[in-house]
Formats: sequence, structure tokens, C-alpha cells
Amino acid sequence: MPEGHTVHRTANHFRKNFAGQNVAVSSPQGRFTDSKLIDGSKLISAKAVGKQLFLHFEPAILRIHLGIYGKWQFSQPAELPEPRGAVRARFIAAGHLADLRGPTACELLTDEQYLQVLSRLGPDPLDPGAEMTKFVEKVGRSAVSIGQLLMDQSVISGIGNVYRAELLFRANLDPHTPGKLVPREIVEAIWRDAVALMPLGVKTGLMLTREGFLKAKTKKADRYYVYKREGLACRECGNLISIELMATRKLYFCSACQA
DNA sequence: GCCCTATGTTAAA
DNA sequence: TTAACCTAGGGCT
Repeated sequence: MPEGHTVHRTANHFRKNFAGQNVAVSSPQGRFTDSKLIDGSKLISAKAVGKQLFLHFEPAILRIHLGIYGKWQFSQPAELPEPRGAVRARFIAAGHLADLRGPTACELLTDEQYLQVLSRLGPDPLDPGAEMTKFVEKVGRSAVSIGQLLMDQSVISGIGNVYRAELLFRANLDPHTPGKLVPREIVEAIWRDAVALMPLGVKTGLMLTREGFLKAKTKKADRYYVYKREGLACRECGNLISIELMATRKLYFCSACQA
């Protein structure tokens, strides 16, 4: 379930339940061989930037990226269960267990490598210190469509296919518009909208993007304006929601509201 | 139980 | 542009 909000939730969980403690780290599946290098060491801090999770252990920094399959399973078992399935990495501290399956990346970084990864990431709307202007200026210089730019982690980090579709709908903006042709105030409005919406995702674990449904535990089918609603009537104008491929990813939009 | 799909990214062609 | 990664949930039979 990986867009930025999920990763920030995970960072919060590690910060609360694992940070400051010595953590047993293993790789039941065996593919994370470097687990030995941090096994039993102290977790200094946990931090999310966009969709990347960084666990700062004393000897090295662990970078985890869930990709499209990766999943976390957190629990507080009375007795330690046998790993089920392919558990890439297992973390244990003070009664808390975290099992990681199917990540794209689970690797140790030096400080230098860590900074290099960070340098390739655009501002994260969930980072209170993020600089909106970096996002606005990159979009303003680019001939690439705004739909693709929102998915480019070096332009803005943490946005995925769901937030992209919903943010563009909420901005009444055609996803095909080249970045440089989107009025600056609209680009700024998209940023501010992400800053407003994504913390709700961190809080609830759900991507809540519809006015009036921001608090309610809405059924999944009702939750979105356009995402996965192709062929259904637009909630605002009744026009049928469109779907097309944009750079290998499915793009959902209302061709009337987002003209 | 089987088939399809997925909130993603990278490397090779 | 395409393939690979490689897990789980949902819809269907």
C-alpha cells in the first residue's frame, strides 16, 4: 500500500516502538544478508522521505522501498511466531515484531550513499520543512505533462497514482497539460492541496480525497473522485470518467471537469 | 483454487 | 519502450 503517507506511518511506528533500543534484525528468507551487520545494534532514528524509509542504525543506514509488492506486518506477539512466507527482514525489540515481505529495496547505505539518495528526491509534502518553490520551479520549466511530473519522485516525492489522479481532479486540471503551461498559482494550489490531504492519510492510513468524506470511514468504492472509476459517472458533472495509459501507469480523469 | 491486478522503480534493450 | 521484480488481495469459478 505504498504512497508516501504509508511510509510515513511506518516511520512513525518504528520511531515509537523501536527507536532508542537494540533491535534484533534477521532475514528469515535469507536475501537480506547484510542483516548481520546491524543485528543487535541500536536504532537511532526512523525517517520517511517520499516513499523511502530510512532506519538509522548505529553501524549503517537501512534504506527500504516497498515498490509495488512490498508489505509490512506489525504485531506484538506473546510468543515469537515462525516466519510465514518469504520474510525478507524481521525486526524485534521489546515485544514488538515487524516483518517485511517483498520490498524492492532493503539495503544498507553509507552516509554518503544516503545523501546521494536524498539528493535525487524532490520536496515531500509531508515534510514540514519542504520547499514548495523547488517543486513549482521544476514544473514551470518542464515540457513534460503535469500528470507525469506528479509521479516523478525527483520533482515531488511521495505522490503515487492515487494521489496524482485525485489531486489533478481537485485542481480541475487536464493531466496532459505540459508543466510549463500550468499557471504558477495552480501548481502552488496542487502543492498546498497535497500538504492538506496527505496528513489525513498518515493519520488514518486511507487516502481520503473527497470533500465530505474526509473524516468518515468511507467504503472504498466511494472514496475517490476518479481513481479506478473509469466508465462511471463523474461525481461532479456526470460525464463518464476516462482511463488511459500515461508512461505505463493508468491515468484516471474526467475529460469535462479537467478540460 | 485460479486468474488478474496493484498505491512502484530500475535496468536492459 | 519493455521486462523484471515477486507478494497479497479481490473477484471469479
